[in-house]
Amino acid sequence: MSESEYLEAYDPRAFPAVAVTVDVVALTIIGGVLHVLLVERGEPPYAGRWALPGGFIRPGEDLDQAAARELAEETGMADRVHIEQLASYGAPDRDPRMRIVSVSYLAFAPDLPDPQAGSDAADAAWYGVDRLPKLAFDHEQILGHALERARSKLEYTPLATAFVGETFTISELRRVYEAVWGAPLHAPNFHRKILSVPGFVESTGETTESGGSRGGPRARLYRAGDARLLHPALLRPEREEEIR
Amino acid sequence: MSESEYLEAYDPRAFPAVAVTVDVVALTIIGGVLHVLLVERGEPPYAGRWALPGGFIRPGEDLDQAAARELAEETGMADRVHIEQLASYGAPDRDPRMRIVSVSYLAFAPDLPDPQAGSDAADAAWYGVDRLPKLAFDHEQILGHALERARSKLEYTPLATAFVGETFTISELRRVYEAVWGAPLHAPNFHRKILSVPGFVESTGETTESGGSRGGPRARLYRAGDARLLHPALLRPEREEEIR
DNA sequence: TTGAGATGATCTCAGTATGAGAATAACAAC
DNA sequence: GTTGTTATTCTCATACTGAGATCATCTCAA
Repeated sequence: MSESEYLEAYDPRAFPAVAVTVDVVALTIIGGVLHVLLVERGEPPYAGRWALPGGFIRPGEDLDQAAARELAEETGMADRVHIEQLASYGAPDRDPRMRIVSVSYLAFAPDLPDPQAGSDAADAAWYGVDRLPKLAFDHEQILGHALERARSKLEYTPLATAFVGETFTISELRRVYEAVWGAPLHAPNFHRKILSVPGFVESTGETTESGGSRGGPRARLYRAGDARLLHPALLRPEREEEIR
Repeated sequence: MSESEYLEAYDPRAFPAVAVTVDVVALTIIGGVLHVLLVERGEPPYAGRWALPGGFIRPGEDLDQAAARELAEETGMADRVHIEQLASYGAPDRDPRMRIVSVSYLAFAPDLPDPQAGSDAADAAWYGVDRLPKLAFDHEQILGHALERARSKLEYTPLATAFVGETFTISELRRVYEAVWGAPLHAPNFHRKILSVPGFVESTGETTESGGSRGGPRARLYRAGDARLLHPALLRPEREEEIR
């Protein structure tokens, strides 16, 4: 039997039926606090419960495209958003309807407008990661992994620049790290470090129009550099508990 | 409509039919060279072409379980094998049969016996990563991601100990790093570094029975410590090209 | 038996990176 | 003006890294 004959005779229903969804962990920083986008489910299962935005992949659509579409449906923004694949979850009973494998995505964006509830969602809102409601499905586990990944990526990639505007000050960048890592950083050392990592930021030659709202001199403005990896990396303050 | 009523009325066929497979990138070190396990496909599509071992997930089986099962079918070993999820691939046309989403896994093992060809494979063999045949599907892309992940994980986790036996010498550990990173390391500095990272290795108090085959004193033996993360990390020699 | 070569292990030294904090200057708000 | 805040630069002690010298121990072959 040739390859083409084989494919004609092939019966797709011979394989167990599985549905594939994408779920997006969209992060932004509001008021110095890391927030995640959640939607209130309008229909069973878990009707009324908050969950990560997501949905079934469509025929002819790649996984990345599906994730970008789901995110755009909730935020209205596809621009200036960094999105990357995270992990997949396929416990047999993770969805009461049927066998569903979920591919999770992580997205980062600068200060975003209020989210729009998508078609099958009752509501959508940004939640501070320290004030989360109980989530549907295994979404708490997914979110936990996503936060750890985000914290880790900040160490060795210039990802933090995805949370700020086109141009930014070193302090703005520092506040991103502080929000995601959840700990204050030593400002002078942070400043030295950022400027010493090749390709992380480049000076625009400009400064802010005025000092900060509570005083202080005008700050120099920078834009993202061309580095894809930070070397040497910015390491998080000690986390003894995670090592063993 | 209550949740239970909803679930009874639910029609799984309302969602697009997708099949989910797991593909395993199994790595080991043979003769100081990193090798990957490949199987020769016995049936279309890509009959006769080499591919990563893998297959469809079964009903009631978690993704991790499916990956471990596929690996065991080819190697006969489930013991002493580290396995972890890597990424998922779902381009609509990546398999000519139907829409297939593949969840890839990365596995590491010490020197393994010759592989067994599984049910639907014509043959199975270890290939040095520098002498690979042309692979089926998008498996070259998957393998590329897997190798990069493996190289990266060696930096900040004690993963290298999964490639050696229960007890090992510092030199054996160094040869793992050299094989995976594909570059020679400065032996004295490596030695100093391994012993200075808390929890990476612990001494057994023993030494090898004799010196190396080409001479040299007996080496001290160590076993894996209790660290889950290496701190500070072991960094790869400069890789300027990957930074920008 | 002996010498050559290989290997394990330790040490030195210079260069670089980090953590902690002092010091200086520019700004907002009162 | 005065006060408090913030951006930026410096200092200094400590830690980590790359490169290489040193030395003892072992295998192998002459």
